[in-house]
Amino acid sequence: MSLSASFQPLYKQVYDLLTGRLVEGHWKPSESIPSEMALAEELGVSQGTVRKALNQMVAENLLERQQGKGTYVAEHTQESSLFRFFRLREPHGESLIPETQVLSSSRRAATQKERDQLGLTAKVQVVELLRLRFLKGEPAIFEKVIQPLSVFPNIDKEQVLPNSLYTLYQEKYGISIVSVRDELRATELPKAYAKHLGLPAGSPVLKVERASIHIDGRVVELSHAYCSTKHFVYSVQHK
Amino acid sequence: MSLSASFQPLYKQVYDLLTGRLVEGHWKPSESIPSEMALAEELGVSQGTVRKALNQMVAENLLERQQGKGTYVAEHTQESSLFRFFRLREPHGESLIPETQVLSSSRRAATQKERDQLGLTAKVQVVELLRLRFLKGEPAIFEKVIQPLSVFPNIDKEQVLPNSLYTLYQEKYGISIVSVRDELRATELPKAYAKHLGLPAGSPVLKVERASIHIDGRVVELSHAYCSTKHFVYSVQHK
DNA sequence: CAGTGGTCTAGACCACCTT
DNA sequence: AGGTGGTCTAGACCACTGC
Repeated sequence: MSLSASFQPLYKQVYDLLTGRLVEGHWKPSESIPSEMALAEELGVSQGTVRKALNQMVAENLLERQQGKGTYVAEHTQESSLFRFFRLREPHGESLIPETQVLSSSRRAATQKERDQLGLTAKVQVVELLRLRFLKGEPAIFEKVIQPLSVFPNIDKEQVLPNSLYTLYQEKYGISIVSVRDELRATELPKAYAKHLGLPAGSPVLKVERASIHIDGRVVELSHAYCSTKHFVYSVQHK
Repeated sequence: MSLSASFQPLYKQVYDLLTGRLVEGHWKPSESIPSEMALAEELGVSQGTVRKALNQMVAENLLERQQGKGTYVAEHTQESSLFRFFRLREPHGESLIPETQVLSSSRRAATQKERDQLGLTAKVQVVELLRLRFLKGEPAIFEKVIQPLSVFPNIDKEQVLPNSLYTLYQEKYGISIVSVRDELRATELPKAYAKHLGLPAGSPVLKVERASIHIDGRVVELSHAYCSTKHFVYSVQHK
């Protein structure tokens, strides 16, 4: 196979090709992919070039490598997924695992704003999922999740939803969330959500609007979360 | 024989050594460091090993490399520094550059909590700097900055403070902020700060508590910021 | 033009895992 | 023992910079 007739460095072409295979579901999560030597031979490049592409994909959480074993497609286990994207902690504390209670789930047409954010032009149906999440037994987050049915067919027919939706997305719908974009505001707790969080209406709460991004770059899920920061904080480290 | 727990790959040893030189100020910001070949010869390792160490340092924003020119110590210009750590934007918008007005500056003893966060045991003096920051002409952030005088001697005697303090830290005090840890809460705007932000006391505001971390890993500065999220949002992308 | 970093290759040896 | 990824080396060629 010849890769040499282009502007991009070889390792980048290899990266694109392998990432493309991931996007197409050529390899499934937790499966091992071919060894460096095998890929190098197939693509007609050196082992070092394949390695550079693979290591970049590891850095982007697309792959995991284990010495002596092989290279695996990164899997969203409940723990890894929650640990990676769930930012609410105790002040100066370790990561917390939330418990989740589903409040309701319904279909409706996407709003114009949602269609814009999801990059959808057609009039499309979405599922609106309401959940309440608990930290250390206390209700801490009231969450509205928007899932386009074009991406997640019949997701509202799921019998049980896992604590981490991303696990479900990956296992049942072939959607791997590789990054999320959060926008945070302080706002007054809407009256309708007050009793769920056990706070007075109008209390200051942290509103987190999230866009979740699939490996192919599409925004495939939106969520709006109202977080009580009475006992917990949204924690980030910028490097 | 089994390798001891202290075994480190060569490139990691090179990384540690070069990072140590940066910490000690052996090379100053914006200066070029020796070429790959020169370092390889000096340290008795191959060029590839030096390159791996250098590239890791580039990934951590410690160095910048330019083909054909050389490798330079990363510099906190006002633009790069603000762009990197300043998170308030317009919704779905690009990065904004804040303007800054100093309100007051005073010395006092550090509180117990501040000593804990700064990793200082002795009774130490700090400067408490109050600033008001504007976005697009509107007051948006009321900020309290805590600077230990042991790290920044006589910083309260500075005639003018730049828009980005990190530039000053690096140029005058040899302190390079490589990462920051933020904890975010929603809270009611304290009465004392209300008039500065032009909002009613008790309005929900985003409180950002930040610890700024020097290249050697020490927390060298604290700040507490009250942000109006009426027109702006705190924006993060997690990968 | 010489010097720099960027890419690519080929091969060696090591550490780890499975069989 | 054989295969995997991890480290390290040496050398080639390319692209860019500055003189």
